Amino acid sequence: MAAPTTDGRVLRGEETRRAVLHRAVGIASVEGLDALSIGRLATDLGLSKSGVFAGFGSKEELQLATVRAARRIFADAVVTPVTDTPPGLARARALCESWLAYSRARVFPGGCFFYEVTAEFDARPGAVRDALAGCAREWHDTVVEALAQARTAGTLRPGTDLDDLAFALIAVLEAANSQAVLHEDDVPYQRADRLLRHLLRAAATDPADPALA
Amino acid sequence: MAAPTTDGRVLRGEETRRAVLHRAVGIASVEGLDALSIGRLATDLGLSKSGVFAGFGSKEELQLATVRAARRIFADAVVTPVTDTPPGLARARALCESWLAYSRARVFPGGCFFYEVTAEFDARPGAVRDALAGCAREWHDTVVEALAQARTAGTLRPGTDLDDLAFALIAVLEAANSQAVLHEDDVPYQRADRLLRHLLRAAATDPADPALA
DNA sequence: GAGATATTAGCACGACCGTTCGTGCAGTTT
DNA sequence: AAACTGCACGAACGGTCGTGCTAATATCTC
Repeated sequence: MAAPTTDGRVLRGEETRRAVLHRAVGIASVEGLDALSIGRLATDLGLSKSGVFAGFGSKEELQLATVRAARRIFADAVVTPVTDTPPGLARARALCESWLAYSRARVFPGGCFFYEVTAEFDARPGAVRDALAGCAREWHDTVVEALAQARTAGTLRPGTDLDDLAFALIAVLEAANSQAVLHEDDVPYQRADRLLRHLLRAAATDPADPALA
Repeated sequence: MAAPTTDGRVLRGEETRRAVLHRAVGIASVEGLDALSIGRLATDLGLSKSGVFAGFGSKEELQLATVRAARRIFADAVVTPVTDTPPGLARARALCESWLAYSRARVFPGGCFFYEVTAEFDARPGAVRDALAGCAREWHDTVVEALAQARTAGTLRPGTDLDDLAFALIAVLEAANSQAVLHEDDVPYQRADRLLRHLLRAAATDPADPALA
């Protein structure tokens, strides 16, 4: 089952798909998934339009593949690095800081890929919207789980509403990304950093917890 | 100077422009300013493509006019209604509630026009981005001013960082809009309402202020 | 080697894009 | 009544879009 293919032909195909998607996530993070055009990708990468098209089968499938590729990049850049951090308040904080670093470093050239693309598709029913809604829920759950671990560890007050807190944290992160990109300004990130600590401290068992320094 | 034109020809022209922009803000709030096409607007409104084009001169000018039209609608729907409320904490709260009502009522069919369109253009330098940055700043300043009045009135603690607080409030509002539209769910609005009160209470001189009931 | 198979190229299609042009028509001015 | 102004129209322009075909080109199996 699912033998790791060694067929050179399909390996070559996967390689071009990878190259196409790399370019695609970059374009989409700046101009949106609608601005992805098969012809443009082909020209940029020195491929034929039909070649790119054949690799995905349809425009919508290209968009969905782009979302999946972005999801992987996001997970690697934001979530994976904090698995080192011990569960608890420290990890919750680290997760948020990791997100800020991801936005700040322009892992995607247009800032957060999902901010750009979700705003584009949130009011348009369809497979793309559904995929993005799944990603949003997944990220929300990741934050909630980190907070739940902190509560279990006793570093977060028992009465805390985790969903509300996660909502607030994510709201601050996205606002920082949005304003920083729009105004080409670093201040929003600093504001977000302060507010993050403020929000977590307000819910912490020990307001002087070193994880909130 | 600036005599209110009575020329029937230009009045007719302004009327069609108005009709076009009404449709345009609706489309843009759902699909973005790039999805505005002159041909589509013409077909939808039973006009000729060249007629619509002539009314604006270029695609970009149409986009800019659409942003201006949306700005007016936003001001009328969100800012104007709260001028009744006496300045102070109550007005700051009312301003936020007014925004939530504006998003909830789908004054623009796709949720907040500026959320959709700012995400689309925030990483694309140009006249449209500049116009949107101006709107964002204007809205931010409106919130800060409401908070400043509250501080002057003594209902907000003197040490409060108004910019940080405004940032947090706006972050919560936008997150509510985003999630509510994406998941077709009312809960984000309720969450935002709770968090708004929480944030304002934390900065209030009197945490039991009736304006935060 | 030959033959099967998967990826890429070349080309053509219909549709729509923003834009330009010449024209007609309604309203204003003289 | 004649001359002028401003809006909207229809037709056409060169481009780009997504998407089908059919061939050519690698790579695998035998």
